Amino acid sequence: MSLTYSKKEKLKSKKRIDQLFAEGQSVSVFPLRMVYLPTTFEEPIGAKTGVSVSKRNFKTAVDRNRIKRLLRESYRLNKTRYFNNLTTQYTIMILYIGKDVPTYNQVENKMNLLFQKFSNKVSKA
RNA sequence: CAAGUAAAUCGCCUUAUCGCUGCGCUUUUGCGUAGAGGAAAGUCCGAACACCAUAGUGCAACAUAGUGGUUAAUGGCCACCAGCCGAGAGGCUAGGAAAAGUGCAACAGAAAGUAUGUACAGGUAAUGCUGUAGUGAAACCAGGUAAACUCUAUGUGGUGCAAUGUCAUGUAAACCAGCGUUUGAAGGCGGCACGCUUAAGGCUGGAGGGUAGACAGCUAAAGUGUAUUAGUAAUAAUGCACUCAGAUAAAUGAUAAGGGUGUUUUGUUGUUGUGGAUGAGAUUCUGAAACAAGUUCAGAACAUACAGAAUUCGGCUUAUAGGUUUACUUUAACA
Repeated sequence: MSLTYSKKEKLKSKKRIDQLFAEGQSVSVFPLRMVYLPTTFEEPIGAKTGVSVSKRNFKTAVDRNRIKRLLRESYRLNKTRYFNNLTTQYTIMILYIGKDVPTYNQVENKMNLLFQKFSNKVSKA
């Protein structure tokens, strides 16, 4: 697993997203929240991941784009530390539930905490 | 110089590392190349395109409203006229009709129209019956108001790319054909009526594709740049050159370093004006341990906006740190 984050690893199917929110479990580290569900894919990837920012909290598309880009970037750079050890494939959605536009460092710190919490929970189960 | 008016225009840059989307080449790993805006926004007008009758008729509803031009089209734009505002450059205009009708009208006034008081004068059998005065912009065959109803003229069919078409998967609904029934509902996506058209539910047979899955539509166009010509202008014609985003939980980024630009401030530099000194004057000196405002260089802090394509164009409206350019105006005050 490399530092890339291409189309194959993005969560695009509406069907899968509906299933994820219906059946998935979640962990959160404010202002981030991760919803995940074990899934089997044909492609050899660790997970299919999407990001989301509420339109209610950020009215302009510029702000939403900015946050989503930060989320994707920190996911891309930090996923290898945790997901290379996993044997199960997951469908994941990462939500931003804060109300202010963050800096990259803030997002990266929280993302690492979130991943730790996630892998602890998964390994226990 | 300052204050202002009208236009136009730019709206951060560079490098490194790691990435994203399309296309091309390689072939499984990479390489090359392209990759947001002046408003991409609001979705307010006008079109292209698609489907529903090649879009019908009447009413209703809505829109527009000086004259001429421009355009694919417009309610946009340009020119001119008129009115109003401003000292001016300029700005604004919802600029058709009040002799079709209905309504409305502050203050003053008895009364603003199914009214007629007071004073004086005239007249009658009698009476606001007649005149004058008085209020008011207006006092009765009148006038104002149509960003009041209304009337007139002109225009508008509806729905929007989640349109629409094709393909894959084969469990329903819907669909097609035949039979067959009725007090004849319902559909054709905005309100009514007419007209046109398809015709429910049931039975038999056929055929098939919902779930935003994929592909087309989907980016070569009323295109961009530039020059010339015509025109006061909007704009048009012609020549030359160029090809310039196509994502779909939605690419166009992240980080680091450096540089721009602006504001404030500290130091520095030393200009101009005022003041002071000198002198008959011209002038010269002073510029800090006189005052004010610029300039040069260096440092620091802060700021660097509004905002993200989604079928495509033409406009309008709104948001926008800061910068640049052009044309023009200046009543009063100061020099």
